[in-house]
Amino acid sequence: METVYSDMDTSSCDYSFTHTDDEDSRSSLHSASPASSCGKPPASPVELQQKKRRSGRARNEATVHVVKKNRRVKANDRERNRMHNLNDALDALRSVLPAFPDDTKLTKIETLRFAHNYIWALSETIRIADQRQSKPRDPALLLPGLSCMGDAPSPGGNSCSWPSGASSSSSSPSYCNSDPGSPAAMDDFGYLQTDVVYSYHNFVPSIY
DNA sequence: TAGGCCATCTGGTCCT
DNA sequence: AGGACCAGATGGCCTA
Repeated sequence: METVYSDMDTSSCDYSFTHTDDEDSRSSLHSASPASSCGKPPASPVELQQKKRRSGRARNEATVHVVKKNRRVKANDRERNRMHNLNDALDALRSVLPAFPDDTKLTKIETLRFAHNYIWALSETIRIADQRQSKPRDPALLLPGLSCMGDAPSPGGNSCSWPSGASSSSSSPSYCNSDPGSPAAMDDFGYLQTDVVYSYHNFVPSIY
């Protein structure tokens, strides 16, 4: 969507620009060049002088207006590029997140929440692995409720739930609210094959 | 048709 | 002064 500034053309004699205080402060009668002759000749030298002043002022205001417009256009361009960069970064983030089987593109907010939970889950995996290495065969190290691949329902009845308070060094994601109506109802799709099996159930529900 | 998502424009504010 | 960042407004597109 491109906004067209129809009043950018300053070749016309008619400078019908909106006037602002800012423009007023920048206006100068002295720096203005003589107006071009696009009307009837003035009747007297005084009128000619006044006309010159008015025309010069109008031209100056027009110049200021054009400068402002150019600045705005440049700012719009920068803002557009900035948002494009932001979207590129989001695409890059999507590319490293587990993809949906049907190639559904996550929305921006979904991508951010998904990434947040995904990072949390990965860090939990590392943490558990580390603890297992230091304390092998300790069943207490299994995160309750994190194994939710269908045959391991959580105590709460939800097909999946984040282990709140599972660790003192980690906190469950803020967006962890299992919703049976969410895309979590899709088929299981495991990812991280560790003792704790992660699936879409682990991440996707908390997006919403 | 309503609602969600998105791109873009815009003006304000902060920073260099 | 100019650029970056931000939030609000607006309009288009898509889907249920």
